[in-house]
Amino acid sequence: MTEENLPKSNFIRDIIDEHNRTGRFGGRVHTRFPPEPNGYLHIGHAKALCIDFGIAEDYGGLTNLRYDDTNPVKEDVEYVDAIKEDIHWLGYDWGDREYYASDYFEPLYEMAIQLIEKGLAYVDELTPEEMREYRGTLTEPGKNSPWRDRPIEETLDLFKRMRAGEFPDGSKTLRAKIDMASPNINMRDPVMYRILHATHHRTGDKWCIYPMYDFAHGQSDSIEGITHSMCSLEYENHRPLYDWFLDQLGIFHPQQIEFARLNLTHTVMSKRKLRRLVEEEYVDGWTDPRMPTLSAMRRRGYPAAAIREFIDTIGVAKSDSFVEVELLEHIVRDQLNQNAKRRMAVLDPLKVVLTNYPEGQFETFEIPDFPQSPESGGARTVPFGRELWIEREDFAEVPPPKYHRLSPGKEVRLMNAYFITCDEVIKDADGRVIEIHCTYDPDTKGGNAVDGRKVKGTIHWVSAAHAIEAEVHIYDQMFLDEHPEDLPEGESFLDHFNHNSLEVLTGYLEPDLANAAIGEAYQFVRDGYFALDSVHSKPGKPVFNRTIGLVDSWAKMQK
RNA sequence: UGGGGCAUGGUGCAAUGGCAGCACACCGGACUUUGAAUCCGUUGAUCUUGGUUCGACUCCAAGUGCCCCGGCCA
Repeated sequence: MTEENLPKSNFIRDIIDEHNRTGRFGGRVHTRFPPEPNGYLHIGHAKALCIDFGIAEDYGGLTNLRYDDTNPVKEDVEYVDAIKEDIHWLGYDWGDREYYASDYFEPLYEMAIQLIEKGLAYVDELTPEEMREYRGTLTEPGKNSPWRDRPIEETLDLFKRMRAGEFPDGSKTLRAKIDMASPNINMRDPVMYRILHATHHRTGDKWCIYPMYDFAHGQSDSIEGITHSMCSLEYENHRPLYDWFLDQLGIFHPQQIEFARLNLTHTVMSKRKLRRLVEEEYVDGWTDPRMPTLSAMRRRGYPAAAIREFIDTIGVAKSDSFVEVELLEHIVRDQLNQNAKRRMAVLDPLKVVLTNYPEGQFETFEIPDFPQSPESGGARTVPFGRELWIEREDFAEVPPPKYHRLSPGKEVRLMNAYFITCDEVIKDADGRVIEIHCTYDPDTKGGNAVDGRKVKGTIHWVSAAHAIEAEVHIYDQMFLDEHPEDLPEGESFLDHFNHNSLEVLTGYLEPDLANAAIGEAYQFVRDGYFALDSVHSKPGKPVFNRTIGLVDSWAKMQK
């Protein structure tokens, strides 16, 4: 194993190494990935995913997929399959260990009974408002509910009748009897069960009481024999409760470990905000290529390996942090540069006529998919003729300093074809350049001059007679602000949505692109990386998404 | 009666009492049939103040700043 393949050191691995040293789990490492099926997975979940699956893999352990489905009013099957697809796309697999917290409703209920019998839980009848008042504040202790000391038998009876559906929603709860004066508010007699007459996506109408997260998660971990239960920082305050239930029940006790969740600049990561962007139609659904969801990134053309590499690169720690989206983009470009076949496409066309090229004559060039390493094999045939499209910005009537492209009297190379010299500029009545007339040099076929002369500029082109048209989507950040959630009082992140984040163009593409396949990456030379849109493309009517533009140092130079 | 966390270049992460390092970003330069890629180089950090120690990013103390917690959400 080389230096760079060594897993990065981090505090989670330190903890696991320590456990292995002391033998706490007998050297076993078993994790779980616990999504709630109430939305699509985003890049933040990818971090959790890579930590849960990645660490287990490194230590020769296993990872379970476990849906955290304890709240039927928020969750839906719709999301279950999307989540699985995204995990598989990232390259992780849970084998046959696909579980649901709802699988454990029966054992969880039995555990609740045990705690009641030990005098550690009681049925409360406070209203939600009363419960809030009784809870106290951050700086003042709470006070005991009047139902706190009701007889065990009575609680037992009531709890069974809660399950039997005798009481309306919200009328009663089962609470753990811990300490209403605890400085940790999570320990002030937390609710274990609430009454919810709602249909659950898996258990249907079998239950009308549902366990809270705190009562379900640790025990689910325990039941599955999870050794290390990783979660985000906000659960740190819940760990004493996680531990308390396990200890009182006397069952296998996993270790909860908290780490900082991922924040990315120029986007939002909360499901609530993403949902608003979808529901208020700022974007084209959860998979809109501007979204930070995994399905959006897949649709946009981000390689799964780039996301894993990204997560690996940012590391994991306990300090709140914001990763610059530029790092993600760098890694995406880096991988695409290695894997994307090169093609030519003109997105803002300007007509070029080669006046000394015979009318009606055509020829073809064999151009490698990877000009930098033609030995890798692939190539395609590209037609060439008298009339061509070039990029409008590759011509300047009055060239700025250091401009290496086409301008009157100047010679440039048409990539892999010929040198051409601009002789004449044709304009319309408004003075807009509509066509330029050039002559080509037959002694430069393939792009090299027999006399050895050099040109500074190389531009790409497409034969006008053979070009295929395609809709091309160019994206920008959804938010121009680095931190769109960091706003002055009274402003909504929606006010800062970048309405220019999608630009729709008609591109003229070299004909081989008619064979483009969904999931395949292409570089449109000198512009960026592109992928066929899986939602809007139709046979014969391709739609391309620009995954990411090439680094543009010319644009930077001009600033 | 408050509790729990966190603090290393612009950003993210390492260094676990012994030369503060890596990546991105930035800024220069070379090369180029992609103004891409590649290559070379520059700038730049241990929150503050004390203490322990031959030696402190690391240990101790006191401060400061930021994050989380008062759902019958997860």
